[in-house]
Amino acid sequence: MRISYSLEKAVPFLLARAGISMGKRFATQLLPFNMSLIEWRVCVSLYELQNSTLGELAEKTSYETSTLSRTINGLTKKKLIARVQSKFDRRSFALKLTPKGRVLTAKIIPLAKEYENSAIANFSAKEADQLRAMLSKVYENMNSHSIG
Amino acid sequence: MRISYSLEKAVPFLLARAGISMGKRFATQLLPFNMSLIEWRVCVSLYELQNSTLGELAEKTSYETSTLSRTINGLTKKKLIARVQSKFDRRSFALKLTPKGRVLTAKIIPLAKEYENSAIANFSAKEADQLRAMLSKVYENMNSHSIG
DNA sequence: AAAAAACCCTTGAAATTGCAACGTTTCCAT
DNA sequence: ATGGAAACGTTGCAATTTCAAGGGTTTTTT
Repeated sequence: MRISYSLEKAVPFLLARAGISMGKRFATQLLPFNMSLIEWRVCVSLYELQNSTLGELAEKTSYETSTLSRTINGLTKKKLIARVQSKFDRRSFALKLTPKGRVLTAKIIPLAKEYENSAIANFSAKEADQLRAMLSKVYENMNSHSIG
Repeated sequence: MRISYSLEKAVPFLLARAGISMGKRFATQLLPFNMSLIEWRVCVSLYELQNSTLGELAEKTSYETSTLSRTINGLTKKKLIARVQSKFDRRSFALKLTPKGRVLTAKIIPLAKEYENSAIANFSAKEADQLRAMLSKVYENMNSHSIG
């Protein structure tokens, strides 16, 4: 019997496809604000939790620290966030939104919510929460199970 | 009242995080076979449906044609797939796995299945199918709904 | 039948991203 | 206390991916 495999039913593929598609689409929404997707994620992370370090941000957003480091440079140049040297650990900085950055982030949040709603159109609230839970679970499985 | 937003509950973020995490992990699985993730997806697509054109492959895999064009170059050099000029339309090629490519793909398929199972560990079969359906739905929503 | 438009694929250049190495600072075991 | 290991962030380099433009072919329009 011939072995079979359907890409369209493979979770890794479905996940990547949906994720990339959403990312691209939302990125165009951010264009008028002169903001990239990664910049948005950094800003909204800091919006919820001030004074994160680069490492914490990396863990939270799943981006590499090297990528974030450059992103932070850009956001700093735009005066949207600021680096504040930590007094306890001279290797690291606390990151904060500037007032300007906070205003801009707050302005985009409703748009992001609206956007998310369009992505999960026709989902009941319960289904949407199931989806979120499943996605988190998949992520956890990836980072805990040994595979092989 | 202060506007709030939690990245960890945002579907676009959860999707991207899980997708990227899975992709990276599976890519390391493919390393011993000297194959990249995109190469794998091309091969398994052709495994299921021979004679696809580049454009069809782009639609199926959600990669850009330019990206795929270079990928096809690489796979052709490795003698895993072959371009066959179409007689009906001299602009396009039909893509096929070579016997060698077919054998290699068939060899990796069980690994891919095993890998997928580890990602959805602790999911019932029903839950897994729900997840697949939801992911497809999200993708469709992205590409049909106009977004404000 | 000729011109215009649309289509298929490739290519060049730029942007994005990841990996590895580095300098500095802190932690820990001896 | 001190030397080695680990952690924080930055930078250089390479690989990947995209965007825009182009060459050649087919289809549509007039």
